[in-house]
Amino acid sequence: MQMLRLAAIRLASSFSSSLSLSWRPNRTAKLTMFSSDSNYDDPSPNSTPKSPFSPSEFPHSNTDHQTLFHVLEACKLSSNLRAAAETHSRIIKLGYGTYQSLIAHLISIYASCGCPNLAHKLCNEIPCWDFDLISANLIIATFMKIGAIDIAKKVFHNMPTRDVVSWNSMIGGCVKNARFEEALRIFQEMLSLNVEPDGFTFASVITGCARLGARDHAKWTHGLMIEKKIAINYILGSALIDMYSKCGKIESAKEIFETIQRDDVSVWNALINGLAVHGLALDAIAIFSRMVVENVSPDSITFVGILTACSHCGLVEQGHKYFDSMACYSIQPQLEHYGAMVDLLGRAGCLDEAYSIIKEMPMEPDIVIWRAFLSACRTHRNSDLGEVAIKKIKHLASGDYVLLSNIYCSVNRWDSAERVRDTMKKNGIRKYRGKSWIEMAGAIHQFKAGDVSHLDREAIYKVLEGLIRRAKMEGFSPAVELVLMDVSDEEKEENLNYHSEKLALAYGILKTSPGMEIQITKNLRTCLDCHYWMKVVSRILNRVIIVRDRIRFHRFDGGVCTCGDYW
DNA sequence: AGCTCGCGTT
Repeated sequence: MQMLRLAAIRLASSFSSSLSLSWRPNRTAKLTMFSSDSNYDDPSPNSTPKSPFSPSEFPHSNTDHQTLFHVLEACKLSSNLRAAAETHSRIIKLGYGTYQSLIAHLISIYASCGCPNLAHKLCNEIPCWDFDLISANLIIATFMKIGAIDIAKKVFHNMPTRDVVSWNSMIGGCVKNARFEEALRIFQEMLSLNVEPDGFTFASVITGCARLGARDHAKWTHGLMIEKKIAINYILGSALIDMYSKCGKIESAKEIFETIQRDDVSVWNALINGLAVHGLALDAIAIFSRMVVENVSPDSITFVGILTACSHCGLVEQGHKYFDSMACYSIQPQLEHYGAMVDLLGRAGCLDEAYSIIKEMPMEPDIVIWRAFLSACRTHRNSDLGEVAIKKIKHLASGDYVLLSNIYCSVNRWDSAERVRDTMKKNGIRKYRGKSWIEMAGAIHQFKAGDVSHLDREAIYKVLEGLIRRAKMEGFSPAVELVLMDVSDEEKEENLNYHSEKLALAYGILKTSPGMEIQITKNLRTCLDCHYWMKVVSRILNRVIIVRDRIRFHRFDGGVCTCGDYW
């Protein structure tokens, strides 16, 4: 059987290289017929032969379903959609169409080969949703992977019995789809039904806490993990380090790092990245040196972390040094390393040098690189290069328009800024609303800009108005040039005043006693105006305010921020 | 028999 499996993999692989390229998605309709049609001739009459299996190679009437399973496994390993479709028709022909596990694997292959429609169709063709346990688990994970959360949920809810893998697939799936709170809810439900969580469960839950930046949840989850005596492998170790870093507890992250086994590079990467988001570039560099001493080879992700750390602190020289040193570790710089360099140079104001890197890099720059460059053009008010960048971004998103408009505003090109706004209006693109959230008494409270949906909204706005008044008395003036709206200055100011992080902060102040630290998480970059405001508020209230934005931590204390206004 | 987990550039 092992021989057959290897042969199948070889076969499928050999065809994946030659045939998958000729595969056209518009044959989809034809393909789906296989599930109800016993004809397994070549589905694409235009292309030449083409069955991946010659009659002598593909076992016929004596083929058992286990063999088919191995063939499907090979198709999956080699991403060979063509061979999978062929095998699908064989499955029908041989009368195995009712074998759930085979169908479940087909669904999984279609989904992972970029044919979600086929996966859906096949799923709908199944008369009743009574998959066996393992097939159902596979289907849940498959649909979660392609973002079809509702289908995954439907399968989960229809299961007569569930095991820990079913729960893990749901929790992990929610985290993958950025539904962190839902993941935590499902975890709670799992516990209340006395299903024993395992290491897989905790890896996902920990990631959910990390992404939420939910300190209380994080600590509680870690405690439970210890109580359950879950062994910490390198995956859980790096997840824990990442969780504490992203929850603002870099000291706890370091503590975990010192107490666990450190023979895997990902544990080091997690800490280096953690130090990077805290703006502790020199510490990140120290960890890098230590890993070399301890004989752990850095990988491509290590360098992404080190370059990011340099970028956030403006360490241009060091960044160059580490980028150049990659060759010593036989690591070829990838797109993301060039991206990090463009970001590093761009932030530091070396726009021409950043542009040279883009022009000279051996691969095609992607949208991430152009966005980093565009963002640097905004920071350093260079509309000419900003226009170069914007032309390279094919499908402009809301944030790109905002950046471009801000660039024009910053160099007083009001007409151009207005043109951008008109284009946005014409294309129905709305300014993306920022979101911030704060954890209070174990619950997550989320705010959007100008949000009035919170139960305590009146008290929140009252606190906010009071803070705004006091900040102004301290000489704070709003950065109205940042607002993308053709309205009066007064209205612009209103807009800035109700940015989501300000609402979240007001709620934090409302619900905590004086002197307590307040931590807020935000989905976008924090704006210049909010950053300035947070500094002032930290001074007048004599409080530590921590804001985690999309890329890093800002710790405001006594009127200064740990980022040193460089971010 | 098969199914579930982490760290990365804007």
